[in-house]
Amino acid sequence: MEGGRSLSPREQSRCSPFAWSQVPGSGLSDPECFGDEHIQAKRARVETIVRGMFLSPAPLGPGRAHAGDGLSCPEKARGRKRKQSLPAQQGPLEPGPAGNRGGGRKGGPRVRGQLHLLRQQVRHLQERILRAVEPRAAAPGPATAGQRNGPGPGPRGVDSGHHHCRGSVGDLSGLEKHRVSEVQYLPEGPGFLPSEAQALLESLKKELTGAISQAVDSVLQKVLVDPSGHLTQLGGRFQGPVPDGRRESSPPEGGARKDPLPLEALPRRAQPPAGAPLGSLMLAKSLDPPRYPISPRMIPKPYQAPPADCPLAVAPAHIQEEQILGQLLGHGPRGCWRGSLPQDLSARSQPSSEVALQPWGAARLRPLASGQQQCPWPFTSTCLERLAFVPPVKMEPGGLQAITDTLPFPAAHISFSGNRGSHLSQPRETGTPDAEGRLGDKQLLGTGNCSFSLTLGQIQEGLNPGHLKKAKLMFFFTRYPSSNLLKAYFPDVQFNRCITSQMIKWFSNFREFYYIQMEKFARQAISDGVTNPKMLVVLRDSELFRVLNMHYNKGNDFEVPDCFLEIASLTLQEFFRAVSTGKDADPSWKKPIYKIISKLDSDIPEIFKSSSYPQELFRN
DNA sequence: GGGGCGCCTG
DNA sequence: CAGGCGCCCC
Repeated sequence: MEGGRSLSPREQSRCSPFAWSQVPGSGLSDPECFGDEHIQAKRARVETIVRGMFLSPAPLGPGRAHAGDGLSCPEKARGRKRKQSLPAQQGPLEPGPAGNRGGGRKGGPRVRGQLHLLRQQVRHLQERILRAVEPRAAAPGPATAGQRNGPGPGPRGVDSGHHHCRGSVGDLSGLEKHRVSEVQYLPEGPGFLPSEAQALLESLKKELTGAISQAVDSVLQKVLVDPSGHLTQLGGRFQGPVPDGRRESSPPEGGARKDPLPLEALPRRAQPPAGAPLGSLMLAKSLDPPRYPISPRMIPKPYQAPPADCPLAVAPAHIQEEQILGQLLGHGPRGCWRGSLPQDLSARSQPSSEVALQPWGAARLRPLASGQQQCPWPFTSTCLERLAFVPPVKMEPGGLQAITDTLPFPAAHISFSGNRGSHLSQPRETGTPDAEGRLGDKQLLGTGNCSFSLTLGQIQEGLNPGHLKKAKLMFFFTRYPSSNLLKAYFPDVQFNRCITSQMIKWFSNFREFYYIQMEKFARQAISDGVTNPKMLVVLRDSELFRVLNMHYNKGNDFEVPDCFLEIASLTLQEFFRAVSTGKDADPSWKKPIYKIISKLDSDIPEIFKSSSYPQELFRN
């Protein structure tokens, strides 16, 4: 960063890369380069004096002077000297500011460098002043012409070099001696002081001021330009004030890498919906105990973001991205609702149904517009969620699309071999012995098992983990898929009776789990005193959601569609009503509920028809 | 009887 | 998840 080139680097290079302490005069101005040892002597003396000044609280910006210099500790003079030698290494500091890469850590060195430079300035100024004053106090020496090293651009004595190296302000030990003898030389031409001193002081002031402002600027710039670094820095320094919890797990998270709105930390998430009665909190809150329950990985997830107008929070670019992704996933405006929704639901058995249904019919995508005001649904946060959720489905330009369109049965088996995450046994031999009867065409594989690896190289007869995963995700849209639908969405599967059964069975199992959870939470709500089913809403941060998500979307690599939340909410409410009204006494009390739910399947995004879809998820 | 679904069990 | 089984519907 050029910023680094501020005054400091220049100064340094200009006066002496060796060490500012080398030549006291150096700092004054270029021309101020003394040439002979006398100067050294004078310098030494001045330094001693300066030291004295530092020791006293008064003089020139002492605060600054000893701020980091440690000059305040005489005892450390020696050590300091060593330290002072470091300044020479400040050279490296230059790259520091320039580099500016790392946010956090960078700040330290950089600021330090600035301070150091400031200190130099101060010292130089002090020396100047001293020099200007000393003559009077001290005996105006003989002032040999030769000694005059006035402002003239005297070449630096070669020897001086070596001296200077240790002649740092701090190096007082040996200097003391010289001083006595040097005093005499010290005074430059008497006439030098008054006028020139003034000028020098002036220029020094300017320089100093400039340096300070530059330092401030650069620091500020750094801070502003690199907010992250800033935060880190502050965080490290003022741990106390740092917000709190929320960050707990984020650090290890490797940085809520996904957290696109770091500054949103505060409003973590929707506060209890304004008018939301306790009921809704039941599931949305109370039931979702710790913020970061079992799966801390959920923290960084977008739903953390307050449901409040995501549009405002999301950068335009993001919005676009969101839209694109949304389309890719077929989440278009039409959402997942099927045209023929629950109109008829109002006619279902449950008497209290109208409560929950009324809204559904009204608005498909935003069902609860009216009746649910008390329980604002998190729809608004959808975009955010989608953003981070929809795994960077890296849709290479032609990639997925092309595959979907052109290859009816992509060579899914190729990548499926990976078996990501799922525990589904390999191309399982789930074959039901009895089914072997007619494996029909593929009987070549002999066994009576239903499933079997590849056949034509692209169509897989068996079901693999990828298929299971996909099926689970599909469950978010459809709880009761028909075999035809399944066939349509698993183009790479060679369906036969057995395979179909297996897949049907999968969904049956999915439902089982789903309903069990619903019942469980419904009962819990009842025991918790909830009386109004409308208060039961499944939000993304509710425990119920977490459980379901963990089951169907373990990797959390898919964005659960809102429609699923809606269905879940409805299901929950239905269970709640049934149980609360004692209908569960009837052995088949769940059937009515099943019936209702079975009518609420949504359209599945087209992209699911791609046999490579799940893999896309996995790959990312 | 085939196809599904739900429940129970392992 | 998968098996097994009973039940229902077409």
